[in-house]
Amino acid sequence: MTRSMLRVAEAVAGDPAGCAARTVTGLAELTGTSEATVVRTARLLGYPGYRDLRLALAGLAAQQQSGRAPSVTADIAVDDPLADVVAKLAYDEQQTLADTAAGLDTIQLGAAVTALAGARRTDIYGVGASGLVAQDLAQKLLRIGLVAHAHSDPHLAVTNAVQLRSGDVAIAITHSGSTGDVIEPLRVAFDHGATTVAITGRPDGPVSQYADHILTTSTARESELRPAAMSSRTSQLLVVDCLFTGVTQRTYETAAPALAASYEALAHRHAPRTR
Amino acid sequence: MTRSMLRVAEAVAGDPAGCAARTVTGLAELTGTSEATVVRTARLLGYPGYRDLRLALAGLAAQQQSGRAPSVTADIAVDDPLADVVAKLAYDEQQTLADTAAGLDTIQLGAAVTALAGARRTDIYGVGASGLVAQDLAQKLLRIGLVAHAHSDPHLAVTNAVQLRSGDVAIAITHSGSTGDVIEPLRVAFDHGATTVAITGRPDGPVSQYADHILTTSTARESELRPAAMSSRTSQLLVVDCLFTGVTQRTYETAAPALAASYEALAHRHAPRTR
DNA sequence: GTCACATCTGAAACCTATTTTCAGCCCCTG
DNA sequence: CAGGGGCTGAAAATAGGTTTCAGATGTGAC
Repeated sequence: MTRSMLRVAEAVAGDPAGCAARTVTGLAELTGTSEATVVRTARLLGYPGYRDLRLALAGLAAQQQSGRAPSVTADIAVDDPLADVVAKLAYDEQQTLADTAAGLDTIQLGAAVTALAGARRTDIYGVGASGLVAQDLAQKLLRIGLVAHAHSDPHLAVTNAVQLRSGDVAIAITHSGSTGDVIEPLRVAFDHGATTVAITGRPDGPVSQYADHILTTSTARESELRPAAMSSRTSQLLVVDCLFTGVTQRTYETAAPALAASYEALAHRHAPRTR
Repeated sequence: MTRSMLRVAEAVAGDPAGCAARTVTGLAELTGTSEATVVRTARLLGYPGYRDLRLALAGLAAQQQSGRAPSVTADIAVDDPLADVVAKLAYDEQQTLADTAAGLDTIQLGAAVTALAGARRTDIYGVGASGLVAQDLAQKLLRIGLVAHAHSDPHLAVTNAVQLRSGDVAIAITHSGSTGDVIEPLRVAFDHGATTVAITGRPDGPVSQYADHILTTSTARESELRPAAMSSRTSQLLVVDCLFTGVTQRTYETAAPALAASYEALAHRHAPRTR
């Protein structure tokens, strides 16, 4: 690529939307080159001519636009109208999901799924907001016929952890990676030979010392009106769903009938619809 | 809009991407009209000419493209590799969030927020997966200094509901809208004069009879490996977050110090980081 | 039924934007 | 520093978009 073509390419890369709004002549003037050079650059970039590059550019610009819906990325303010709050929260959680999915190590996930699928029993530790995630995972695993317990009480968690042995699984869920109340039972489980998994936003935190497999959740920015607990919960739940779905796939023969049975059992607890 | 212009407009609406790839003459031929008509249609649609319409069309096409990432929309199969499972689950939950945000009635939400902000006490009912969402909301409200309790035990829920009176708030969370165990306490609360809120995926279900305000969650498609509980939970949690954030805004004077205090109180429960 | 009017429509002229050509220039090499 | 290869932009050529205008079509009144 030559010097003047580089100038054009830079302009295009730097401001796709702006370039899409210009004609060949306009872009030539902007970059201080000629129409011919602009066309040549377009060819080099893999388009039949400038016209097509421009169309592609317009598409790119539109995508970027939609990516950052106006002001949605901004922090939530105390005086935001409710409609904005809804939009911003939804956008933020979507972002958290995307980050988590992108950052999740499928090797570690696969190892955790394998351990869970073959476990005699599974203990899950989590306190506070993470305690609810732990319960969610336990509920799901129970539904597919596994033996799983969520512990929010650190004392009971430890007393149960000593019962674990090789082949069992212990899962600690902590956003900070340094919640003593869940690290302690995980350590005990680890020492007793159980396979240990940590779901944490800080893979470099103390919890990882005792974790055979580490599943990383995203640590999105937080603020006063957007507590870390909110996005970490979203992130943790996605990991939990992935674990659950993975285990269901792995143990499909037994999981499918178990799921059907639990669905069946709940059916009569729903009152008939009014309309 | 005249007949031949309508033909052009339909072609554009029906296949934006295809039209973006055509020239005026091409589109005129495709629609069996003339260049002049195509240009006139473009003007009518609010563009200075066909050139600009075409650029806009290219943008639109690109957005649609990105919207449906290849195969991610497909159902999760038993033999999907884990990486696909992660992508599909994340995509699906993102979709659920978007749907929920789009379908949430901010008027109803505002009314619920107002009721919560001024409530003497708040009871929240939910069983099963929704029980965890109820607890999540209760945890959040407690953090900003409100009096909130989540009830998963239907008997205790009812016995507590009779204590409610005008100015108090009762919230029922049920995806199906017909879970007797949460409808009953909501009915009792309703009869005792409390302000009642339903968070449900079936606003036409029985639960709505006793709800002053109805917040609708999205009812995304489900399948064997993608239980309804998964997306309904995501949807419910977004609503909960919106409620929480709304109440925090509304009671900022008292909520902010309360949040800070609860953050402070937890700080010493985290062990020092290893690295 | 038919005439007058308004409106729509497309062929062709016109103009703008893009592409191609080509001569000059720069820079590298021997 | 002379020769040559490749880069560059002015200008011609062309493709694509826009405007004009005359004919077609439909509509309502008489």
